[in-house]
Amino acid sequence: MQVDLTRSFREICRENGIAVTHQRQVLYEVMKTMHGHPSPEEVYARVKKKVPAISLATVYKNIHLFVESGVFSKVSMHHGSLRVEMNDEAHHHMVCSKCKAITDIGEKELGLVSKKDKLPGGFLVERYAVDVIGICAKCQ
Amino acid sequence: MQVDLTRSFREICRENGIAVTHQRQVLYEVMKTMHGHPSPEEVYARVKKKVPAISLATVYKNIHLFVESGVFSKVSMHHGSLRVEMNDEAHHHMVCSKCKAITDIGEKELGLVSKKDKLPGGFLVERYAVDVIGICAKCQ
DNA sequence: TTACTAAACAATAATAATTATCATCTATAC
DNA sequence: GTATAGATGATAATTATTATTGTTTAGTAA
Repeated sequence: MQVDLTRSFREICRENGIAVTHQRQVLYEVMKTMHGHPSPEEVYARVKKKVPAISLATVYKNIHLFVESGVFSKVSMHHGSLRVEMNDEAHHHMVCSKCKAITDIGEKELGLVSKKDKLPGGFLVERYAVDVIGICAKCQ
Repeated sequence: MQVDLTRSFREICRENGIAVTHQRQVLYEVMKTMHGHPSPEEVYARVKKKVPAISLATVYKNIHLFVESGVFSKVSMHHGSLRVEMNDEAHHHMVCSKCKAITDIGEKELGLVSKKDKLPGGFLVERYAVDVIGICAKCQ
């Protein structure tokens, strides 16, 4: 399996024009084993155990690289910083994956269905917040 | 209308146990007129025109206060910092509004419908990312 | 292999976003 | 009006992220 992981990583790199470095490979393999939604710091802490000399900046750069290549993904497409909204109508968001612009879309125009109020794990639903990811008119 | 705004703001404050200060009132009124998804800095810039001595920290504190009281809302319920995920199955997220924990939920378990691929404004849909906001089992 | 070149790395400085601290000041309850 | 808890402004501190730079290394062609 070591071999399989290695090979698939080399393939991913070739497909995306990414150089295969030791740091990158360890980073990839460590991340593969992580579940949930770790922060760069958490990933860094784990990778550091295997490659003590690695720099946090390297972790950041390669996480970005993996995300851009579609190997892994970001949990949120939104701006990193706080944004408020005053729109009090029920609505959702269209997020442009190129320019990152966020536009409101009314609940009705979106037209989703469903409405369970209890989900697996005993999660009690308050509301749904939908991000429609795509390309805005300007960026097409 | 000045009067109406003022009165409704006093009511909101009374309902939420918030003291009515000049800064807060101006902040509220300015934010009411802002559309889109402004950052605290953008709000600060506008409020500063009316209350030049206001501090950015005051803007931050009161935005948080308004958000906690449900007067306005945050665009994203997620952590402020970058999070990655390695889960490559189609899934969405359950976000606990108390502890902010994010849990994955499979596309099928969630069971939403809809599937327009063109939305108002000529937005071209790539995919939907749903956040189910609610209370996790632990926090109930 | 060897040598070359572009890219990657580590260390760390710099920047951006947010929060904490603390000395006044003020709204509210009495 | 007065007391006091809470609010404010100035700014230091913290956290998250990005940029810079000198050094090392991967990829590649001879």
